[in-house]
Amino acid sequence: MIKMPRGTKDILPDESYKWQYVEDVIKGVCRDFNFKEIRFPTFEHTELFQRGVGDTTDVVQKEMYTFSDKDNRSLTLRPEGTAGVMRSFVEHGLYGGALPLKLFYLISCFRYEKPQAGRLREFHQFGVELLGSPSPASDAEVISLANAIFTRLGVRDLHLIINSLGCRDCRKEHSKALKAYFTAHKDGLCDTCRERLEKNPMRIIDCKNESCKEIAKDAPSILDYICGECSDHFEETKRHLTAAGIDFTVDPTIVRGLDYYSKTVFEFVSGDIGAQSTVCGGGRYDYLARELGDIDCAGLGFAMGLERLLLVMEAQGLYVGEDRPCDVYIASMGSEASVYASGLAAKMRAAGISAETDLMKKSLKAQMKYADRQGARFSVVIGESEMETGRAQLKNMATGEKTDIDLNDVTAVSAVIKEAK
RNA sequence: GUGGGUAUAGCUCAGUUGGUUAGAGCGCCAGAUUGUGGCUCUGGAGGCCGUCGGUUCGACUCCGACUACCCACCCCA
Repeated sequence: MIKMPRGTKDILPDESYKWQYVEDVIKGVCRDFNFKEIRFPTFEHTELFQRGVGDTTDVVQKEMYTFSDKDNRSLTLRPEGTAGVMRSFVEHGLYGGALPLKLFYLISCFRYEKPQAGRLREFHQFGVELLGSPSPASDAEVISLANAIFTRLGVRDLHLIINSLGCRDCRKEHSKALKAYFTAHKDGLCDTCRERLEKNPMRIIDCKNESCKEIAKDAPSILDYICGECSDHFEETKRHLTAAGIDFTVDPTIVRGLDYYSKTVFEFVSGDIGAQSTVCGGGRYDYLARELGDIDCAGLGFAMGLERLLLVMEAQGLYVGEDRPCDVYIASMGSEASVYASGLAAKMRAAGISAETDLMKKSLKAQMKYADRQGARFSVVIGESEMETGRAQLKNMATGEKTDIDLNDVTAVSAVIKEAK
């Protein structure tokens, strides 16, 4: 037997309705915020992610599904959505249209990681990108959208943490200060952090090593180094959030592992789903357009892990939608009746009633049992007398109540079924 | 990439110091009930006991390796 590749997951019919429900709610919120859907390729030139996400990041260095096609082009299955959206934005000159451009997407992403709770090799993301606006109101708008989705789904106990990474200038200053600080405490750092010291001292703040954590506690905070403009931006973002009634805490230790972030970064974290607790993460990336295209264009966005979102919802016992049962099961006795049933089903479907017929020459009893298992709301049996008279008994499966119907008057039948809803 | 746990029927799991035909519940199929589901009863199908190797007269049981799954580190959504 061939099994599914490691880190993938089948979403079987007994669960797919949950995904549809969550996706419908998400799309509804996007409509309310007037974000439009964008669809873009599952794979891109490898270089896009190297440049966009950053070739020193873990994601690019060791987690990408990269392959060569038959013409020896290096392609990569997208490990995230932002780079692809930005590529599309630049390639089609969308920055020349009305701004801000507000986009959303529902995609699967691929990372070669060791699977665990809330972490798969193919996973699904809902993401949003707001392009063209440098103003703090957009930071708040994007965060509000995420918040609105959680609210509408009934998700509770999420913690919103935010931070500012500053712009290039203040980041440079902070980096210098960090390097000086950590160099002074070099002996207490773990091996990887000693390497980080040269390359990217900011990452040390995120280290989980006890000794590093202890040292990092007193490390210079970015918030003390951000310039006037960045500071104003951060303050105004916070005021917008407060005005929108969104609770948050400033956490100077969130750094984020994708290189393109600047200024505002944020995460929604849950305590209900194990170690992979970030349900949604994002931030501003004002330099990404310059990196990928030849333009300056502000932008920000977030991605939400749909598997993680569903995990939270199920851990909290929330409503996750429901399967829509078949309206009517048309049972039949004999091949003549089976043909008649097919015709009847076609008419009913055309009238907007979902109908199912026997496809396996089952006994009547087995057909009824199947109808019950499917959760069919009504059933009707077609035999010789029904074909002769054109009348039949429409049975309400929940109550057992039967209604005499005219098989040639689908409109009337449809009325009975719709009334019972 | 590094740890820890687990692996028996479609699913959830039993399986006694190693002992010959490997079990239960649920699900599935059929019958009891020649044209009506759910409840009940009866019967049936379905297993290289994860894979390979070792110990032994004998392995689902003990040992080793591998693989997969689960959880955690790391990283991220």
